[in-house]
Amino acid sequence: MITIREVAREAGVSVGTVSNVLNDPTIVSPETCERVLQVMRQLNYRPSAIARSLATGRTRSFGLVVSNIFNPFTAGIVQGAGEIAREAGCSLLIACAEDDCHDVPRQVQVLQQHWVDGIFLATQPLPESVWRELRFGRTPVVIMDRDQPPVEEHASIIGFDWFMAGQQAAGHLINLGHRRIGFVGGIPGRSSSVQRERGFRKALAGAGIHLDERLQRDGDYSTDSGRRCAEDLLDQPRDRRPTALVMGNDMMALGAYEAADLLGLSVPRDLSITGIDDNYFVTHMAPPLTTVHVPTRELGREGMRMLVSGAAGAQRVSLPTRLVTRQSTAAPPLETVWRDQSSSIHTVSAELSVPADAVARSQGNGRKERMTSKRTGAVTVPGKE
Amino acid sequence: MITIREVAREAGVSVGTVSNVLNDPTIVSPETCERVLQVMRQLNYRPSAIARSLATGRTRSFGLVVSNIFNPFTAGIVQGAGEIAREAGCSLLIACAEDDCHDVPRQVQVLQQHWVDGIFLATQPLPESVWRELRFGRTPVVIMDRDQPPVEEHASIIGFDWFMAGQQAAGHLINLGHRRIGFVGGIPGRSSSVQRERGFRKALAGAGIHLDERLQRDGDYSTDSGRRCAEDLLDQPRDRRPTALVMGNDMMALGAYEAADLLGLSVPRDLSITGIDDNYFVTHMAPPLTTVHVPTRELGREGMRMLVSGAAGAQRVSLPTRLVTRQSTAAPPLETVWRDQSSSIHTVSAELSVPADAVARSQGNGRKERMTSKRTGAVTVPGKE
DNA sequence: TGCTCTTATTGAACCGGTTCAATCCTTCAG
DNA sequence: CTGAAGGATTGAACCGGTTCAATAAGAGCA
Repeated sequence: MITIREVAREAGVSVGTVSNVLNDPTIVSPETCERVLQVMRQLNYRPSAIARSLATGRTRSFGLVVSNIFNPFTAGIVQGAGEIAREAGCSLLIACAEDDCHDVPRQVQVLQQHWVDGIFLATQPLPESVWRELRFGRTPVVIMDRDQPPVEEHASIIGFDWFMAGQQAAGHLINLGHRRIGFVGGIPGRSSSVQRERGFRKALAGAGIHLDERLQRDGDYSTDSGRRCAEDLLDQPRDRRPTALVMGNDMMALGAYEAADLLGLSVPRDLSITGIDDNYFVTHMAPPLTTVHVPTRELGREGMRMLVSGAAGAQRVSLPTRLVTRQSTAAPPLETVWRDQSSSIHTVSAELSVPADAVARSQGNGRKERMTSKRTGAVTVPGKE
Repeated sequence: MITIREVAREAGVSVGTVSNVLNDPTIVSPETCERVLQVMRQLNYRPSAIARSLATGRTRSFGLVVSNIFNPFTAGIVQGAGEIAREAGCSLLIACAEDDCHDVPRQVQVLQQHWVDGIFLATQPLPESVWRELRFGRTPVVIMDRDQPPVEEHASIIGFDWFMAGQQAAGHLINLGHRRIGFVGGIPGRSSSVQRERGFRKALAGAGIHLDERLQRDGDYSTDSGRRCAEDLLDQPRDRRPTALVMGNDMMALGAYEAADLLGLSVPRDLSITGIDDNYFVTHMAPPLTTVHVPTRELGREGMRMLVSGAAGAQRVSLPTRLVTRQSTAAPPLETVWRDQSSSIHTVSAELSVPADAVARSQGNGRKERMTSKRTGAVTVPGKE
């Protein structure tokens, strides 16, 4: 191991000068600088990040705590964070707490013992008991997707606009002409689930569609739960069956495909399906899934940017989502509505003939409360009889 | 920041004693030990990993260099390595070189500046030019899936038995009764691809099936290439079309599903398909994919075990793969063979009525060369006409 | 020549631990 | 009572950098 003293001796200068060459070459005379650099190259000298950290008190390294590296969601964040860290010449310590979130406080402690310059917490939602255990001291912190105002004053919060995600998925289906739209939410009570549902409701309300509670189910973000909930929603007489499903994430959308398959429904001819996440496998689903892209990589980048720039502190950032239209959504099957004369749904089918962009326009023009309440009666009351 | 000196002063002992309490409490008298521990708790003292590393020359941290964290393959390795590091109380520095493998030498250098106790290289195969740039010095190294004997004497190599993987996939199809089996390989020339193909050939030879070169294609491990190659293989008269496909990985198997769909072939009724990797999404494919499980997590664990135990050095470990049978494989469609009287393949169909386990047995009984050559003629010569 | 100002360089203290020879204190055998 | 042995404790040196007051060398000016 070559040290700075050996370089100094070999170059015939003091250690202070060598240190200056490393940190601020401008204050060293060009000749000396060149000579020192040459010796460094010759001896293959590599400054020790450890010693430097001890001396300066800063490590230029950051900690990233995640729950499950296997999750593509997590992978995106890790990638984005890694990119920014690399650009900034910093290193990233990744701590996998796996599914045991009670391990998180210990992981944070270990990172602090490594004197990380900041911590990025991108785990599953943590129970209150774990939060109370966490002591960040004066370490800057960025926390992902935490809804409550944090106790830690100098922590920044970064998250996704799940409200927008729900709104975009539902809005897209409404624009296509759907009126009976089912919704399968994620884990109830979790803020991200609640927001998705609120967005969904907002979109329906904005289009004047009365919300039918019987078309809502709570899943748990797993494929299995998606299949179960979707089966439950679809296994109904045709006039009550939803023509489209907003699934709370892509995995559950996968389950919805399975359910449709089981019931002999063709996607998107008989049933439109949307997801949320835009996982990498959705383009390979048959048909490719229309879903709401959630910019995980961008979240990783933004969160790490806050840390490296030293801007972390009581900020609150929410990243917008984006609808990605693929082949799992289409206009609802008109003929089934026409043929079904017994229900008064033909009033809806008249509406459906309005071009999709007109619907979008009426939706965009602020909320027209009168039309909304009028439509609400027409569309949903028959379903309740 | 509480230091060891403050603890010492507060407890009325010397720094040496405090240090001993941390490292080997047995050599400190119980009373002193207890008093020191109490002061530590009271002051919320956290020893600095940085200072300790500088003093000891060991960091108890390891570097893991990967190419693409998004890859489920990589994620498995990261997870496994993280588990072992955690168990050993070590920390893991993950360096993402992304797709630019020319960044790898720089990443390694950075890790070395952090005095990692060892480096785990789990990247894409690197070109020779990059290898030449790498200088590990005396850092212990474990390298994934490197086929050439490394220049670095003290580096260990860990990899998968890709030969076994190819053999297992083909063997399974043979046991089911398939004789016309297509093969879509990965990137040509890459050792892992070559081994897969060798395993495939070995299985065929072991069962006395003549290899038909026209049933082989080279893909590039992408879904698209899988679709193209599969389409190419399947778009043939029925008597030449393979009844089963061994795809070089799961992504390409996904492409094969698409190709089958396009050509109106039902999996597994008309066509059996196998993959390699056992990615997490394969259980959600329709039908769930029969594939060869590649224990990525175990590789991560084993590689990291070598490093933490200090056993890394000129070892060479190859991990076995394991066939996972799901619903994408079945016995070949007999009736198509029977109906097709013009070819002499009916001699094969007679064979097919032999129970699968009998086939397996005859395969296991060492190679009976006469039968083999006889079968070879019967099965494959007509195809060549 | 003597004085000041600027620029380049020096070297010791410091960061927070570990390590180990030296010292102190008991205990026990002779 | 003395000397040896052994356990507990001490404190200074050390790890490899950074930092900064002090110093040296040179330039400009009267």
